Amino acid sequence: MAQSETVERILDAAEQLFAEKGFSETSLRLITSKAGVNLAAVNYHFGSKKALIQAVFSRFLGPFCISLERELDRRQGKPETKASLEELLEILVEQSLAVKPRSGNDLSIFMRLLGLAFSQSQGHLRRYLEDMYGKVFRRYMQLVYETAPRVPPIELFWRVHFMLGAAAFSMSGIKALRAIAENDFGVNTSIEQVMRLMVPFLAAGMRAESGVTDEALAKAQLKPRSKNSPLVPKL
Amino acid sequence: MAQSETVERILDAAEQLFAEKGFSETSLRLITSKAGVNLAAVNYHFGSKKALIQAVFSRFLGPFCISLERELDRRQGKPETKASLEELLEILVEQSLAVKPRSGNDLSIFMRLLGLAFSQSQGHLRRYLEDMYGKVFRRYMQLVYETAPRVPPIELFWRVHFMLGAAAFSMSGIKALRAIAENDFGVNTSIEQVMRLMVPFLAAGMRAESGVTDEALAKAQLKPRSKNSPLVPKL
DNA sequence: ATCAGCTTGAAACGTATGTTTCAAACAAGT
DNA sequence: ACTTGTTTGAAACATACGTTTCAAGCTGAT
Repeated sequence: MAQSETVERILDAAEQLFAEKGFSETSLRLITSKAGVNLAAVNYHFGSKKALIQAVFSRFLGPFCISLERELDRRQGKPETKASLEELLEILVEQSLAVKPRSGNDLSIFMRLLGLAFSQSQGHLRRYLEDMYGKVFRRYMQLVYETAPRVPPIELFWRVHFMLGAAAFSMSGIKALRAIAENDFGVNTSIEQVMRLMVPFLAAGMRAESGVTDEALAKAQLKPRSKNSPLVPKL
Repeated sequence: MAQSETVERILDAAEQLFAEKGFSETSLRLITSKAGVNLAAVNYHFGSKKALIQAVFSRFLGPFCISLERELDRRQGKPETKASLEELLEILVEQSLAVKPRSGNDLSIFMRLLGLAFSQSQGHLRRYLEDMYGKVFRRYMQLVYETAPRVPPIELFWRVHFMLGAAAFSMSGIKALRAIAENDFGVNTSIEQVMRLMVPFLAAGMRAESGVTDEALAKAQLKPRSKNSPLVPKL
């Protein structure tokens, strides 16, 4: 089918270019010329540039969240042993690696995109990701919270975002960082290895002795709320 | 002097708008109209938009690095006790807080800018920061490395970037994150408190038991190099 | 073979951007 | 008071962008 051929080519080119240069720095003309399709094809097939950005994310995040949710179901079926933080993080690594080995586009491209999704101020993207994948995200986060019951809730809140940052940042610069590491240490660190190196770092940070010194902070508890918390801050 | 008046107004407006929207999403017209100056003033005083971006950073980073370097000199003068990782991180917090209480522009604005500097792909900015402040940065990093001698060098390399990411990410979204935290927990977390919460998290992560399982990685040692390592990856 | 419905191609549109121009306004030294 | 050098103001310039248009091409069912 020639139809999806064009769509795929656009998605492939867009994914790669977005990862390289960011969203607003990548023009539709650059995408279409790299994809070898007509400029109008983007607006024809996707409607707008914003919709194209969202489509790029959905192509990866859709399958990823489905298999993540399935894995969470599987684990929650046997609740005799609660998952440790390390296990929870490992799940993410496994699912990321499992999802798709699409030709040419390795995992690092998508990891960098995920990093960009957090750091570039594309309001529509954040809203879209929140709507589509917020539920799974919060379910996962709840499990993470339960692995560190001794840390005050508000400190856990901040630590979760420290984790997010460490992951998003490393992943978004992963290509260049790997090159530096190879140059400096003479060994190649695969994406998978980097993700696995991250696990003990993050787990130790989450479990660190509380640094809360302020009385008000120490007493703060999670308040019941009417609305869901956003997946990520609206900048 | 009317001259520096205009320059300051442009810098103030630019700093604030860049932090809100990012660099390429902020037009010179928006900056000049917010600053209440003529559009041409930017190109007249700074030469180009790129130069303006760099100037915004230098206004903060210049004083910051000077006082950081002075502090490092002071500590290295009495080498009887090596600084712990926590102490090293505290130095950064102190110096950040010490630098400037410029009216209206609180620390969070600049922290967000620093985060953006890493995540937005402004090649010129990275090169500029590397040239101007790379030396102090590497001196500081050397001290960090020395606080965790038991962790394999390549793992330390990655962990430093996990740290960077946690800091850059949290700081870049700090405003919105603080709002969420206030909404969810009913307590206000000041920037200073967030930075102090970060210290035990990062220190614990850095000191975590090594997660290196791969033989080649474990054996990897820092190679002597002819050229300096870049401050941060060139994306 | 014909026709309807998608899909493509080339061109244009409207808008926004960074930058330049140049005359007017201003400040300061003589 | 006049001149010189610096700073501002309003306008224009050139370019790049996302989007729209519409005729041509294609595909598959009748």
